[in-house]
Amino acid sequence: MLEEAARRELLCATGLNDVYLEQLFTFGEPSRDPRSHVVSVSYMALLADPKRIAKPASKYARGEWFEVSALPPLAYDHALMAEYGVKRLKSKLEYSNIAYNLLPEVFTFAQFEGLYELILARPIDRRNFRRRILTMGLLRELPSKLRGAHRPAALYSFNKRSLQIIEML
Amino acid sequence: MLEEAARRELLCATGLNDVYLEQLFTFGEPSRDPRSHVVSVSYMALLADPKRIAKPASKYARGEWFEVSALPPLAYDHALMAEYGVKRLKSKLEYSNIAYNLLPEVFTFAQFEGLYELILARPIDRRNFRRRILTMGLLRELPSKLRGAHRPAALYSFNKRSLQIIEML
DNA sequence: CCAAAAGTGTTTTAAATACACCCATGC
DNA sequence: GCATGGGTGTATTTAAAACACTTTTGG
Repeated sequence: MLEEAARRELLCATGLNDVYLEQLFTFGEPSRDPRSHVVSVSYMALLADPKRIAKPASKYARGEWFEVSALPPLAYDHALMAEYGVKRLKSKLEYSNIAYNLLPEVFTFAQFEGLYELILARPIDRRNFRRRILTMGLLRELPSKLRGAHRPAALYSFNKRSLQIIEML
Repeated sequence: MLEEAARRELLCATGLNDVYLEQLFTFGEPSRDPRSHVVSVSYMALLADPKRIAKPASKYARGEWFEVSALPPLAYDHALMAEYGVKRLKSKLEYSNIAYNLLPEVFTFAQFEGLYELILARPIDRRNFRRRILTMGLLRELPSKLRGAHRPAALYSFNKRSLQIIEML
């Protein structure tokens, strides 16, 4: 199975396990690898915590993190694949709860909003966004609060931590 | 190239040429073909006129038409592929001008609306729909009219006959 | 003049947008 | 008491939805 192969490969290369995985596109230009005709089925993985890739558990990890805005030169057409993934993520953010893969179990609304602003690469009006998301019932507020240097922030969780397709922006 | 292979195969099997083609999904379950492990990259083709598949030009055509609501039993996981294609078309209809592949150069608004109602499988309010589509500038009205048994209908064409992504419904 | 399909406007309702101040805490 | 980030409300604008009659033609 392709997805299982992708998971195996990901585990092997980065030590990552149990991540959201989504097939993106299959590339088959004969010229993409000058040596032989290779067909590649690309997948995108999402995870909330970059530290997971640096854990001691993954002794043989070769993964490294880059900002998508500052990728190093990639082999073959892999930059295309990355671009495709970002595009898919951006659009899926607008009609699903896919963000649950990119946040911890529990988070503040500021984190949630920050994620959207980061990925969509545009500022979002806090009040309007909050109203929309909360009336939509995407999140549930937890009784506890995050205590920190400033006013304590309400904590939230996703109502469902499985992919829900919902028109949301 | 995968898309070229799909076009070749389509031409060979149905005599169809110059159609819109879009990659859908790549299936790789080992069990999908009991004899050997086959990976299939599925594509969807769109064409306006079903008669194109029955033309004399395609002597060796083996294509046959079915309503998606009444497909015969298909080999392997091909029913899944068809379902996937319908899903993709439905959603793309709502945020692009992909419909230009499913209508002749010139058509009436009733045809246009009928296409949407058919694919989305729900009735659409004529007045609201018309207003939205026309103010959106998706179509351009032609000077001539279609004369028939009843009141002549205005004729329209798509402004652009290439895929445009536009939030439209 | 009748049947059939084409065409058109208004009112109501809901959603999106724009926008600025107060609150709670740690230091 | 001040710096910092968290939290909130209203008025305006825009878009969606609901809804039914008139027009034009051929026969």
